[in-house]
Amino acid sequence: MNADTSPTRGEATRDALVRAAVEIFGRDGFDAAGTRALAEAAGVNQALINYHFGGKAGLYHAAIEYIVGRVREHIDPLLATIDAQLGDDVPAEQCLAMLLQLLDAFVVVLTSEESGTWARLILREQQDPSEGFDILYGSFMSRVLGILTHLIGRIRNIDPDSEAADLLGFTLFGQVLVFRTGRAAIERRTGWQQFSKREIAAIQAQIHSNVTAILMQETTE
Amino acid sequence: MNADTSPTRGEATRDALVRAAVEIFGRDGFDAAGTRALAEAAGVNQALINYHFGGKAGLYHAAIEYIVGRVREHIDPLLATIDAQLGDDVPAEQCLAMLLQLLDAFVVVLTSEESGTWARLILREQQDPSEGFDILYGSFMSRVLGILTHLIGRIRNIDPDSEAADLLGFTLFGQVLVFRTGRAAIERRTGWQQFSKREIAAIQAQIHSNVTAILMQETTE
DNA sequence: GTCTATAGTCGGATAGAC
DNA sequence: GTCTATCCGACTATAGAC
Repeated sequence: MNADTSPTRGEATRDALVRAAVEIFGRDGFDAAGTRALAEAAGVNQALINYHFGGKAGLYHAAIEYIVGRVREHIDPLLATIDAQLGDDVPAEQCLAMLLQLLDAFVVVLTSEESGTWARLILREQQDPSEGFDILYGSFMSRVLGILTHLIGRIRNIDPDSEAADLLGFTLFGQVLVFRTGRAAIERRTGWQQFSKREIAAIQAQIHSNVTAILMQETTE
Repeated sequence: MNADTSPTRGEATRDALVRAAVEIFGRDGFDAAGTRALAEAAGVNQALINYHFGGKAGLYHAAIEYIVGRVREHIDPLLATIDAQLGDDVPAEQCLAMLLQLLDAFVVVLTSEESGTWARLILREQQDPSEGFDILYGSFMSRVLGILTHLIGRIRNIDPDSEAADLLGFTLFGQVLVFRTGRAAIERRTGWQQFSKREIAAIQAQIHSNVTAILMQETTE
């Protein structure tokens, strides 16, 4: 209805609410987050949540889709590049390099301050899936897992749709994921105050070493 | 004050509340969990939360300590066995076997239905640590990480207190942890409805393969 | 130690002026 | 599209009978 390139007043309100919602819902969870806190964090009136999103649940839904957008912003270019290179017969070494590149990208994303905000929301959906999880899984999780197992299939010369490829994918990704899910314990153990370039590089080096060892070992059976 | 071996009526109430609290707090989080829901799930009167625990926060604290007890019940015997064997000069192969045994135990615990309940609570504390996290970390997390890095140090012949040992410990444990933290995505990808003996064995086999490959590779630098 | 009843606060949603 | 004011239900905690 509005063909202006400049955002209308209403759109600015919507945007402020969504950004605040990611923060507040991520920190407090859906039930514990209050509409008053959401509105205050966004700097808008409380009644506008209902006007723009039809209620608290509608705002939550919008927050999920915002997260999807941010995550895809980070990984879609990389996934597209990998997809493009997977058409031909690529040697295993190149597939491994792409896989490591993908995991490197996730190390950066998952250790970033920004991800701390929305990773909580995703983690909640993993433990107690709502309709929001359908969106998250369909939007990027399945795609990442698909690429991951595809690459693993090429490298290990196994069926990418097999259970073996899945389990390898989960365990490889788990090595990266733990730096977000277990962050508090990791900070205590290491004394790290934040994850700056040095720590990220050290993590990536460890992942490289592990993944190469796992995927390049001789097949025993 | 009460030297009876049989539980008094009050102790039964306390116990019912704590068990319900682990369930409800785990599912809903501290703020979203209501005292009415807690009392109803325990089958006791709402006012008894205040009488026995001084309030909702006191009950949460008791729930954390209950979880600590359950986790230690699972892992303490194993940790003690490993500790006992670590006194002498044990060969790397035996250390690897013990490490795999430890990870196997965590696969069982983290895929169990029971852990689904309290793992949520621990995950929340990891993302947003409260005083509860101090208890969790001090009670078993630091101990598990300590044993893990100790074993890794022996196997790879490196300092167990080094960053290298820590990073290895995190990534190895991450391979197990992902089956709890990413459970919803894993269920979708694999179609598994639950983790029964077959699935657990497959996961353990994959972990064995991965960990052996990681720790038994030749040192390159 | 357990109950009912209730005080006092805060939650989401809405009506209606502008 | 945004605001104030308000309804009504749910919350934690407590007082007091038993």
